[in-house]
Amino acid sequence: MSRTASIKDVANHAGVAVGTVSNVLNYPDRVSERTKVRVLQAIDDLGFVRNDAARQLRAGQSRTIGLIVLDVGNPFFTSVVRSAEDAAALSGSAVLLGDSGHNAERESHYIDLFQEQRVQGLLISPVGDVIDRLDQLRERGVPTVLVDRRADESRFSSVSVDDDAGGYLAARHLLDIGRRRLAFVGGPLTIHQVADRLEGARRAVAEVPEATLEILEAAGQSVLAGRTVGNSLVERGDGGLPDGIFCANDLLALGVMQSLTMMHTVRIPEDTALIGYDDIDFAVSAVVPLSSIRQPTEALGRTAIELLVEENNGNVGEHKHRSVVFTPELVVRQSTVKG
Amino acid sequence: MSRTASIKDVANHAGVAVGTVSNVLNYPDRVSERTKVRVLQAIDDLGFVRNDAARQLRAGQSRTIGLIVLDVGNPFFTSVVRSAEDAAALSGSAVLLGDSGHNAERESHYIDLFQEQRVQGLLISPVGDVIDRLDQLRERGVPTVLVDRRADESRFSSVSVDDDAGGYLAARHLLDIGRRRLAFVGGPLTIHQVADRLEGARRAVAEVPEATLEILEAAGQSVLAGRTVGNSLVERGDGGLPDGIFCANDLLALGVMQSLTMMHTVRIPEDTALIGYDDIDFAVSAVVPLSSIRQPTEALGRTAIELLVEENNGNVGEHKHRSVVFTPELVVRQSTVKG
DNA sequence: TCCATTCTTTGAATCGTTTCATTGTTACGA
DNA sequence: TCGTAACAATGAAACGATTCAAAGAATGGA
Repeated sequence: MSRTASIKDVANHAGVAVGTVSNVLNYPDRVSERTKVRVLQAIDDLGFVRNDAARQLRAGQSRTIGLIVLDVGNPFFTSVVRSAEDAAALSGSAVLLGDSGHNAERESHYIDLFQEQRVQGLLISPVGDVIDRLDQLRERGVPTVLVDRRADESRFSSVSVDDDAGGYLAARHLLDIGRRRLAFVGGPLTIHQVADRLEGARRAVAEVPEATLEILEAAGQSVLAGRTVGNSLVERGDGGLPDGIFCANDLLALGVMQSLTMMHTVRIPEDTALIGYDDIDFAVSAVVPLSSIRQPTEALGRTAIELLVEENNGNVGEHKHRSVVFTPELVVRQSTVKG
Repeated sequence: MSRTASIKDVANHAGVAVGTVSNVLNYPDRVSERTKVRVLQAIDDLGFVRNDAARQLRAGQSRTIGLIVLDVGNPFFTSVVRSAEDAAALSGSAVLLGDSGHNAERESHYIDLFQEQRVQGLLISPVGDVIDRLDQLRERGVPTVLVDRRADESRFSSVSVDDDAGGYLAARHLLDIGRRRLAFVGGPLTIHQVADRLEGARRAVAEVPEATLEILEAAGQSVLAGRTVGNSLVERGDGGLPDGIFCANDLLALGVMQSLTMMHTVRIPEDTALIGYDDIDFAVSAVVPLSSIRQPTEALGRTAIELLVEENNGNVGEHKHRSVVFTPELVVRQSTVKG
């Protein structure tokens, strides 16, 4: 029946000028106690809620930050989203979340949307070939921070995790507990995360003269792909089995674990130690709790927002981008060290 | 260096009036081919992007829909979000996603935010005691559709899944394959979803005279809670074991499966058949692929948007809310029927 | 050629805020 | 009592789009 109340209605109802109402909302100190009470009462009476579009139009910028992730269902990103939201809230901003679902079209759609919304900035894990587009955005005053992807520092800030270090950490752990015949199980090496993790593992193995590293390519990133690799290992019999296995992610590791334990021919960790990557929720509740490499996702989200704020404080032309690289962390469980 | 171009800049650059530029964007048919080309060229030259705040201010309503879920990481909601986004895109709207994380404060924060944004409507899986608040919202022209929660039809539309039917379906399946001594494993019965699933199972069991249903209360909804229950079953030995187990969710079922298969004393499905609920990704890749009850999440998200559109088309005062209840679906795998 | 009709284009008004120069009020010391 | 400073309140202008009545241009028939 009645449209929502505007600041003008509030002003009339309270018997003050619109500017005064605005001051009550934005600079309460400039207003006398008496008027403030009256205005707040009027706001309550009318159920007034600020129209953000009008505020934003006048202010020239919104209080929202766009965040585009590859897959909200992925625990890695879920955690990044949470921490980004919390960090943004601290600086009075809200996060608009877009899920590209690894789809360049959806990604592009969200970039359009966020640009129309005049977001303060954009955090993005890019799918498609959008770097040039993001370059344009930056020139038009929308700073961008890349998430989980390193970038040319002359153009963008970024936050990422050092996959090479993670790979090193995993392999080093296997070596430290005395294993020497290691195997790496990983998806297509074209995925740079997988390649980097392998590289790190190689580095660790190279440090121990008598250690060897065998590479077992998996068909994908799934439990089933891991099981396939695991089955081929079981068929080798005792002699051919590696004594330490590093899987490029936890799903693969769980698949391998299923195969190895199913026939009760192989004991974990006695016959072979197993370590995964990502430390997903399931890792701790596997048949044999899985050692893994944990990524500092909370720090990623928080830092991404901080870098964005930094960019916003500088002037557009300035070259002051930063690439922050986090180091992952080893989580030891019974799949490598008997509890 | 230069602020982003406005429609005025485009008009100047193209040598036309602002109204004409607006027409090119919104009613291309009203504009001659020649001018249209010139304007589009100018838009391209200046990299003009529509300022949504201004459009929205004038239009009085935004083209966004607010969606507040309990946990984006939960596959159930992830899927609802996806389908809602797709359905919204069809009607030219975008979805603003908020994750309350089962936290009433965050939920309230998002309601505020979305109200300031003047969203077209709100889809929400409520955490806190927000029904009265949502009532207010509706009166102020923001229609609300409840997701995964039935509501008084005189006040709200809602979409949900019939948990009683799901429970019936699961138990009925166990009975259909000849099992008679059934057990229900479920978290706190205070959660209405759990209680309803149990109720449905009871209904199915009551239909078969010689069938019995034992209730095993689990400490939570996790794999570990399931394992605890599973271990207690293993200790019973062959005689006391139920020949059919229905778990109120897949995580519990996976935990039970781990316990039962670990010692190789119990064969699934020969000695006992096992069925879960939710059909999460892991169900298919369990050691023994898990039968489960699948919820029509895509339909939920899509329908929620449709109901919202319905509400928007009616007038505010009108009572035309609908509660749509979906029926879940049985997915049979090797944990109940030997492949 | 002229008039009527249809098609294009124009530009001022509007949406609901914030901003800020200006005006009004109060308090206090001289 | 007056002048001055500090404090409060005012209200018009601006943000950038859309809308729409009105003016202008083009077309075609007589």
